[in-house]
Amino acid sequence: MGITTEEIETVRKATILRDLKSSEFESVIQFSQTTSIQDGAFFFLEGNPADKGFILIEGKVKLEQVTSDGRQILLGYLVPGRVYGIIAILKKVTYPVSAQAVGTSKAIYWEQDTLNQLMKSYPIIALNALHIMAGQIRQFQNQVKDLSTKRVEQRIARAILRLARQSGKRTDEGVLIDLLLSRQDLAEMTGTTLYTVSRILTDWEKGGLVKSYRQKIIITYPHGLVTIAEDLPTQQTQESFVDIEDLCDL
Amino acid sequence: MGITTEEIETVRKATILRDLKSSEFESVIQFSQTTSIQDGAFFFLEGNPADKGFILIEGKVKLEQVTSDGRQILLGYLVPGRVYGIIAILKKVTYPVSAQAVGTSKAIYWEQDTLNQLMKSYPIIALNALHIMAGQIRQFQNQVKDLSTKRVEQRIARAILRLARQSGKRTDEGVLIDLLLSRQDLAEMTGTTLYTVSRILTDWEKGGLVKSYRQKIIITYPHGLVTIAEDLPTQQTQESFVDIEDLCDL
DNA sequence: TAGCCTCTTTGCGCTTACGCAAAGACAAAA
DNA sequence: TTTTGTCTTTGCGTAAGCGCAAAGAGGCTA
Repeated sequence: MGITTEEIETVRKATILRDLKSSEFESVIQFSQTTSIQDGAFFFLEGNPADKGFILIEGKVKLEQVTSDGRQILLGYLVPGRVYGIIAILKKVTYPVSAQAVGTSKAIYWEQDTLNQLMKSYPIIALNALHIMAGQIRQFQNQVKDLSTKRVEQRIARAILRLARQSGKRTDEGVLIDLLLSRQDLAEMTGTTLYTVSRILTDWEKGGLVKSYRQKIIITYPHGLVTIAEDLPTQQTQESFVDIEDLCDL
Repeated sequence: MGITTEEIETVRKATILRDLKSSEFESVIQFSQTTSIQDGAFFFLEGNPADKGFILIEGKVKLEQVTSDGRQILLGYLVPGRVYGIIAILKKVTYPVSAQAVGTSKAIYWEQDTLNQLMKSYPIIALNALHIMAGQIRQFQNQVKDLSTKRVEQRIARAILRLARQSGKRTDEGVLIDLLLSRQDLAEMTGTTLYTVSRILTDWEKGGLVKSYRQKIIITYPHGLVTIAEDLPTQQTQESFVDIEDLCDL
């Protein structure tokens, strides 16, 4: 299975390969393989030996865990260019999450041994891996902070803003999130139930903040969501701007 | 400020220095410095430039964050031998947490530049750092899972069992946790309020699971706590064993 | 177009946990 | 010993969110 020039561009931007010289990059690519899987299939499963590291080049990927009592939690969505399964650079560890395709998805990957070879040849890769992991730690710390201190409505607002930042598309109605994101998914991301998510979205829709459809959400008034996310006093004075820049990192 | 032979032993066991040869270890130690701070003082503050990496050699350390609305969350307790501020191996980043001494505490540390030099000389250190970060990621993922899916009582039980595993001391009454751990601290660790923690501890004490004092808890019936932590049906058939082995990883 | 499956909404009752307020308990200092 | 400060408990009212059940809506297939 090949890889197009355009896809190479996506890979080029991946954090794990940052600061490689062109020739080095070429060489790293030489050692990669690609895989394409269909909607709902898994790149890897939580608990399996971590033997491959991936970069997504097409489609979307959900990272999820299953709790002991069978419930799922959804740790995040990946978009093309993002690295996952990077833990595979370490020997004798297992994937801490499952990676499931949302829509047909394609990825480039390296086997563990290859990764270790490459890391030896190009130590910058190890450093990049450290950066990626540090970022993930920071992200999880924030999530813990949110879950510990924010109320459900805030958490949902923050999750939606995060998704919009990551993969929102500007339309004439507002910022569209089309990740096939169900109420259940949002509930699993924010530690609540699909009922509560549904009720809150309905409220927001009545307030003109969003339009919600089947597995799809359009943010019509981002600033309103930001207000909720940051727990600011509601100020109905502002005009309704549809501006993705409002979706700043909180 | 010096460092005793016994303290060297503690450092020797730190993950970040694992698999170094004796001579290498000696050399690494050569480049370290030590610092001793008193109860309540900070090794570093959240948001400060991360320029030093530490190994605790005496005392205890709390890792904490402050939320935008001024509330604190407590991410964990460190005991001697644990590494913290390891993020300092990366340039231009800030500490994501504050590290506060609980009781007079002593640590060995390296400056960022030194760390980077050492990592270059002994690449195993970078690999160890990756392992440490991977472990932290796993830990935070579990915490997110707990906060998302477990009820408060379960979370408190799990937190106490974790602390007991990490620094519990066997006494004739049971497993003692003496980290100067207030109800408030436990609340900040589990995303609840000091009132709720107090009520739950009182209930447990009535049920003979623990004895609770000022900033101190003794687990008298670990198995009972495990039952709560894992949400198993209560089974009052068992004898009361005081066995730290019951505090297995959940 | 009818049928089916999945996703979503909503009413309702109920549990959990919050959070104020005030009293009680403990430990160190005066 | 008394005082002071901090930590802890507990009563009480309340709010947030859960979760069942049932109905509604959207999209796909035959």
